Amino acid sequence: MPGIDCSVCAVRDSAACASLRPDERAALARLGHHRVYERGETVFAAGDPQDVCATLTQGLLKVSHHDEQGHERILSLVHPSGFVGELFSPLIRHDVIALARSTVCVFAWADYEAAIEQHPALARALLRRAAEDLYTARAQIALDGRRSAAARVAGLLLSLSHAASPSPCHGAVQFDLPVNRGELATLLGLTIETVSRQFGRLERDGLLRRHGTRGVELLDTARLEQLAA
Amino acid sequence: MPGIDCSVCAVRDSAACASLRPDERAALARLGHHRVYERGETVFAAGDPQDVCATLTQGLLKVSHHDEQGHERILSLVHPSGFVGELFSPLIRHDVIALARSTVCVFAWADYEAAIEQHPALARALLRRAAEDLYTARAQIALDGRRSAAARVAGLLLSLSHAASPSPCHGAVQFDLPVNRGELATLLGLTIETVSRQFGRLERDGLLRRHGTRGVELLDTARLEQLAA
DNA sequence: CGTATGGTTGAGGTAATTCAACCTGTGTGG
DNA sequence: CCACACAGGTTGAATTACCTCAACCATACG
Repeated sequence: MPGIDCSVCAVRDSAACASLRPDERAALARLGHHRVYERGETVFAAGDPQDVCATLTQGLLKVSHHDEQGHERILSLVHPSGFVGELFSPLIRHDVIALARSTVCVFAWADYEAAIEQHPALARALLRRAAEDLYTARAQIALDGRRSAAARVAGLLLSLSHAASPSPCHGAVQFDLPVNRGELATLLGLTIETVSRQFGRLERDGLLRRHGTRGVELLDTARLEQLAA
Repeated sequence: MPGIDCSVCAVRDSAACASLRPDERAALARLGHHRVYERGETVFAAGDPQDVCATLTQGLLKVSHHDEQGHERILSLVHPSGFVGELFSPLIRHDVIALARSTVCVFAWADYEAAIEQHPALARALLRRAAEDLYTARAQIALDGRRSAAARVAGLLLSLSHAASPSPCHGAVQFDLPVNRGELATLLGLTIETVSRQFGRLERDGLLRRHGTRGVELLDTARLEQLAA
């Protein structure tokens, strides 16, 4: 059942397609369709031909890489209004997997590409998004190199706190981690045990309070930022 | 002395502006100018207002981040035909510094932005480049996490070998490293000593031969790739 | 009640860092 | 021409931090 009703879309003002005029968007919407993925389901698999792309409207996705030994590394989290899909490569390069029940707005790449050609504003919106993703990826690189486990965990907590907050300028004080310990570990390039120990340490040092396994409350963001430096 | 002669430009077929028609490009060229930076000179500094952007025509740049302790992390190398400049942020986010004598083709961001608006092909070319940069950054993240020093050094050698080769499909066997040991270290998130030891080990194991401090000859790319896995 | 999944905690091993000394080539000044 | 300083690079010994392996705990679910 193709066709999408944008008027009820949660990300209608923030996704790339928000750059289109209502009638232009409506025309694009007729070419797309919604799809729901349960936690753990694969949205795109590395190596597949690149023939679709999508905007995430609800939920959470991960972009991840599996090395030859089967170890996974999460390269990026995709939040609602994020765009997924290879832009110019014939093959999908990384797996995209749902971390929570997620709804995506899917388009055939050919249709989307035509829309990009036809609507320069859409190309610019995607460019803006790609630039933002690039910045995020580089922030991750900066977080990774020569940094202690404590710094990485602190940095990730702060970034998740911002992602969990509705406001762009300050992060949420109390929120639920969107992922389990194992996923935190592959996101940080650490082991589950190390992450767990760091959480214990942060709680013991009074920077953090845990509410169950997923809930966290940041008690001293200043010191967290100092740690993450 | 503004104005650039694109007909003698080394990257006229590969840079983003190659997507423009000759007359369109000529119009853009009249708004830009060349600038040469010596090794160590800063092209853009983090925190500066974002008012210019540039295409690298010759040489090598690094994009790097300095943390509070002054430790540097190289986030990316920029090779000729690469584009540098913040696309949509009012502030420059990372330092851009010349690693070798470099020539860049500089534009006021306002002029370039106008060109993007006017020429959709330019926006698409930049989008393509941003997507490529994003992929490179994510490859770096994949290389970083939970990987041994040997794997990182091997991975970097292979990637530098490809960058040094004129052909896109296979890397150079013998080439000069574009950076010194310290820069290799900050590129990899390791210490100078560790990088040095890894080079020694690779040579001892017959994967590599060193010619002076910068020259390297890859003797067994298959095993290097295996190491980097 | 038993099992599975996710999480925490502990002991021991290992790889990279730190600190330090030493080497090598280059340029400078006596 | 030699002495010297200096920067970049290598090598060694000791330390540290994370990983590995293993046991144990908590919660959810059939």
